[in-house]
Amino acid sequence: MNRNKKTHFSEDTQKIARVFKALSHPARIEILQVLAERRQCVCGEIVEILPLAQSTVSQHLKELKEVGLIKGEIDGAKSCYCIDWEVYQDFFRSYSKLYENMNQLKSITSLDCC
Amino acid sequence: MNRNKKTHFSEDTQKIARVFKALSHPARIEILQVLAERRQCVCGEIVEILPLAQSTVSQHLKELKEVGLIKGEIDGAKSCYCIDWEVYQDFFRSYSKLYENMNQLKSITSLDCC
DNA sequence: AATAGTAATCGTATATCTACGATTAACTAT
DNA sequence: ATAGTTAATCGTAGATATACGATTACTATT
Repeated sequence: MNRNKKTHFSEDTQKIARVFKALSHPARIEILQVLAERRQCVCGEIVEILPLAQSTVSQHLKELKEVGLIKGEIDGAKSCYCIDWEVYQDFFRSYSKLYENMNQLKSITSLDCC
Repeated sequence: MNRNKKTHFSEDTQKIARVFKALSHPARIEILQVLAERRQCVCGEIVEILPLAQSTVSQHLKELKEVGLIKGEIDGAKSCYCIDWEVYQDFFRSYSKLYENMNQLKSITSLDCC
């Protein structure tokens, strides 16, 4: 079972769902917050802050990188990460739009429910 | 392994992550959109629209209900669902706030990265 | 009362996620 | 050259997620 059915939905919906998934773990939200505060961070700094092992943090960073929310650059032996604001802003805008569209539909119908 | 570490993060962060998780599947995003368009829906209507079995849709509805984004009412043999706009609005606002705070930090630092 | 319809729940298979330690590869410092 | 640092990747255990069919509990209809 579990033949994946995600592809049956629109590409837009899939895309936004993938970003939500990247944001669906507290560690990854925290990583983004740390990166916003410090503008950039080497992997080891994040490991120090989070209550997780180095390999686990690396994995979370990879997931954020895969959806494009952060970008990483090798800097000697270290690996420096920062938020890709263009991507993050794009996502936030398209989600806001989705939300506003839904919210508008609400307003033109009556208030009582079910 | 996998002794859950989610509790090591702030309650606010955990809460927002839980909602993101509820939104992290295209089927659940689509359910919300359908509910916004039609204001309310009986389970069977959603099953007709989505490319998923009845039991699977029920499961997705349960997840949305558990984080409070939708509420359901038994209406005879049927089960009627609608968005809980107060909850959804609350979530959207707290996420917007989180995003804006992050975005502000960005602006006061220099633009180049890594 | 018997039958049909509705939706939640159970059981289950498979896939994915989360966590870690160990290993590896590459750079840095001695 | 050698030893130490750094971070990605591998392997893996256990937890969750996703999907479905079957069952169950109710309501509605005949």
